[in-house]
Amino acid sequence: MTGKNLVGPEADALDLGVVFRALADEHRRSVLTQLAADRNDSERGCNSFDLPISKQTQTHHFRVLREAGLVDEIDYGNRKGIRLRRADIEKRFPGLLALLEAEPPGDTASR
Amino acid sequence: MTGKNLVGPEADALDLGVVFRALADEHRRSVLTQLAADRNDSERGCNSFDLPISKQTQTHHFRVLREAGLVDEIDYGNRKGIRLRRADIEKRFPGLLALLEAEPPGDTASR
DNA sequence: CTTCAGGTACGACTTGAATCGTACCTGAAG
DNA sequence: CTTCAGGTACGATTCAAGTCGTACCTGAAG
Repeated sequence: MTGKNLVGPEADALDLGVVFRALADEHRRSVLTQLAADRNDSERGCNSFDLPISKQTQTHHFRVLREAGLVDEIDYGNRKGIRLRRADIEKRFPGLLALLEAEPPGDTASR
Repeated sequence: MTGKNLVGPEADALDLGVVFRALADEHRRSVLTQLAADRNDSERGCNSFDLPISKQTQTHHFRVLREAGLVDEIDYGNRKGIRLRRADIEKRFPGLLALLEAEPPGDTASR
């Protein structure tokens, strides 16, 4: 039942350019904002974000977030979990998550 | 001698998505990092950044930064000045500039 | 076993963004 | 006036990124 943790960059290897590019997309920013809103940083199902895009595209976005080092992905085979890497982000880019949390939730105007 | 101040968005109208997209580019991030490093926020010539790109492309990047609300552009006709909108940025996105200032200056690896 | 929902792989399409070439404008200095 | 450097306008090119269609895999539930 323990899923495999898909690999991402180390905490120190987080790159500001990569992170900004990851957060430039409205859908990815929405996911990260929702994750940041949960102060418990509990694992969350990847299908629980009801993004208005296809499954394949969602897979793509989650991969980008993971490769940017912003989230961990846990693979259970036929489903997947995601978890915010709050500590690593806060250590490398203090205050970044606060910017996201301060955003109005359902802001669909950003594009 | 007083140049015309080219228009950008109001302080409250700054959009996080637009800002992240603007800062996703290495050259624009370099410009903003250099501006943020000067605590006096003095006006600076647009040609003082020696970016490794053509004049036309620089014009493009400065426009993106202005339209994102990150800088003011002052048009003198045959030359141009640029100034960081530190107060507006800090008010709308507190801590954002600190993230840029914390970056290693000559980091050309981000792309 | 079969079915089914969640997810991935691969490829194709489309749009946006970065870049530059050519031509032109602007103000200052000869 | 002419020259010249800094900057813009417009168009073309190139490349990255977001998107989806088709096909396939995986584990859980009948």
